[in-house]
Amino acid sequence: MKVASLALPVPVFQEFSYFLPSPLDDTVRVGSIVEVEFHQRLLMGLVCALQVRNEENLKPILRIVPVSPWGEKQMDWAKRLSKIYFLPLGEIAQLFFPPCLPSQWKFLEQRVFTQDGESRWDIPSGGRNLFIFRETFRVSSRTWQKLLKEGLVRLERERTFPQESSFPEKRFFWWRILFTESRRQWCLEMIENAQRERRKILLVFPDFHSLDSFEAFIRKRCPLLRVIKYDSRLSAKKRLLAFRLVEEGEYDLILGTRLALFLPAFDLYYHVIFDPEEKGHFSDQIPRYSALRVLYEKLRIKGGELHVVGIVPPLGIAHFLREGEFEERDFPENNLPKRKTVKTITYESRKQRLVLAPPIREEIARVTAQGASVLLWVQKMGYASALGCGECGFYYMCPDCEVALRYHLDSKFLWCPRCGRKVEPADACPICRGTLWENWGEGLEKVHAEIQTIFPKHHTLRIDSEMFVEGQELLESKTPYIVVGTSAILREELLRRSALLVVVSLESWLYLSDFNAREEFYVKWGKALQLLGVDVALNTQVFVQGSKEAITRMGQFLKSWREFYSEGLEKRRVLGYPPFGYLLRIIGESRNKDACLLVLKSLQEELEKKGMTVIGPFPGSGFRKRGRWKEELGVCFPEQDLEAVFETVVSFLPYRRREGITWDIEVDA
DNA sequence: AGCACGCCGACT
DNA sequence: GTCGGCGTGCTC
Repeated sequence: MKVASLALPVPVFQEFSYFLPSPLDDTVRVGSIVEVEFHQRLLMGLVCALQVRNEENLKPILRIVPVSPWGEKQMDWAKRLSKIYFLPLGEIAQLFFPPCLPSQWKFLEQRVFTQDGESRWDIPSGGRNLFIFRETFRVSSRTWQKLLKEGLVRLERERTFPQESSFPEKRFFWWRILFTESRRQWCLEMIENAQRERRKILLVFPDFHSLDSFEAFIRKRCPLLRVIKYDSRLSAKKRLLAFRLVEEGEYDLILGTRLALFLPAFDLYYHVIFDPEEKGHFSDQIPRYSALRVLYEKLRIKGGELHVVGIVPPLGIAHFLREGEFEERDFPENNLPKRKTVKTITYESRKQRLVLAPPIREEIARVTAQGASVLLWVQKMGYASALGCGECGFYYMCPDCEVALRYHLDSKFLWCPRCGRKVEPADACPICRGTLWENWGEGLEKVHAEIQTIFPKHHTLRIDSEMFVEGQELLESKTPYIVVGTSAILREELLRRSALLVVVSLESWLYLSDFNAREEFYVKWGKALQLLGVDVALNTQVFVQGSKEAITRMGQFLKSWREFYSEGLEKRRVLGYPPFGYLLRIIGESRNKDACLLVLKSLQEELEKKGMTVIGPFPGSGFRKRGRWKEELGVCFPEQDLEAVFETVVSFLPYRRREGITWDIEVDA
């Protein structure tokens, strides 16, 4: 009996065996995608191994999914991603599977040919995939029947699918390109180049807005180019069409979001990713991954060129540039970043209860009076970081997460910034019955409210990450505006048209628990500094407001990236922290605290036996569901130990959920 | 994950 | 007396 070992998209570190029924046994090979029944449902799976043995009670493979089987390098790439992200191979493989549309598979399996002389449809002599044909020409079923009957078209079984190709060389580049118009110009040059070399390009964007505007530009400038756009907004059918067209090689350029990384583009040479630090390049749900890392791993295995385009290199790229793995490139730009003065200012005496120091208010008045706009950059959403009693010192805390609840004046509710729990504040203090409420810390709403009080006649705008900023709308409005917002305001259109940027509270960026917080702030800040005021005639200014202590640490953010990163990178090198090694957090969540600890302790022992440095177990930080406990273990290890750590961790936690414990593995690499 | 099975509260 | 909440267990 022929038996196949399958990687299935389930959160289990295990492969599953199915037998190959005789009609399939010589078509299925390692790398094929097949459909099977698994626990009362149908799943697609990747064939990882084939062998001949006798085993009872195996279910059969139902059919082959009509897509290209994976080659060796594709397999290596997926296996590598599975290792570095500590995810089951099946969950990685699922990213590469076509959208599930079994009703369409019968069309994917056939190819159309036209009789000589039939020119109504543009079908090459090699024929065309029937699914592509149906979707592009939308022939009604009646016409189709007629065509078949009259012998004007004929069908054949789809021939072998295209094979993967790879390139012997791999090159990595960092381009510092500030402005959209320069980036477009740069792309045109790259397209021209690629066309000459008969090579194909993938452009990866962090959000729909930049993707759409780029698409419009490219379609206008290069009308003959075969462009494929791919993102989550496409319907399943459109996605499958794009998938199949790419597989067939019927394209010159793919424009997409991170989902496009997983298209079966076997002949792709140029890979471009814009603004790699942007949130959109990271998947925040399982399987969690970073678009840049996925591309990097692909190139290491399959070769090609990777061009990273941004303004300030994030930590990982800075590391690669220092090590010489990435080459730094400059693109000549017509626009130049503007000279600007950066002023720091400490808070007014706390008695005044105003967020913005007087010099800042004066500057806002001066700038807006001259018709230019102002950006106020705030880190926290909501009104205040805490709400409490002015008499006894009580303040609201999340009963689950043990952090202060954030007060939203808009909705008159308290929200937990960790778990999203909603609490309605009482009229009087629940401890001392006092009615003198007090709030601490400045959020977006408070800053905006203050701006409205000080400048009642100005146009003001409040923007947080939830809202989509329509740049066009603002550009068309003639009046100056004052924008108060979170990092969502650091958009090119807004920055270029503003003459003043205010960092409202520097310490709120410095004291975040994330150990990359400083570096993340530097990248955002650097981008803002470069783009600010470019389209404004006025002198541009930046105000940074913060506590005395925070302001003394401001100097580092004015350094060049090489200087800024050098100290932090040296520290990380010594400790073996990312990007020099892997930092793993193994988090168990359970209603039984001891159950987690028991497993973590024995895992720790096992890892230590193998010579790894393990920290913990210690209580997990952050979000905790009602009545549940979190315990976590930290492991830091170099590249050469990845295999060993993976094997150990996986043997201890083969299931993401078992015996009342939910496991999560976070990887920083 | 997602689906079954099982064990307790509010309803025709 | 059943519908349906979710807490556990298992998947070739």
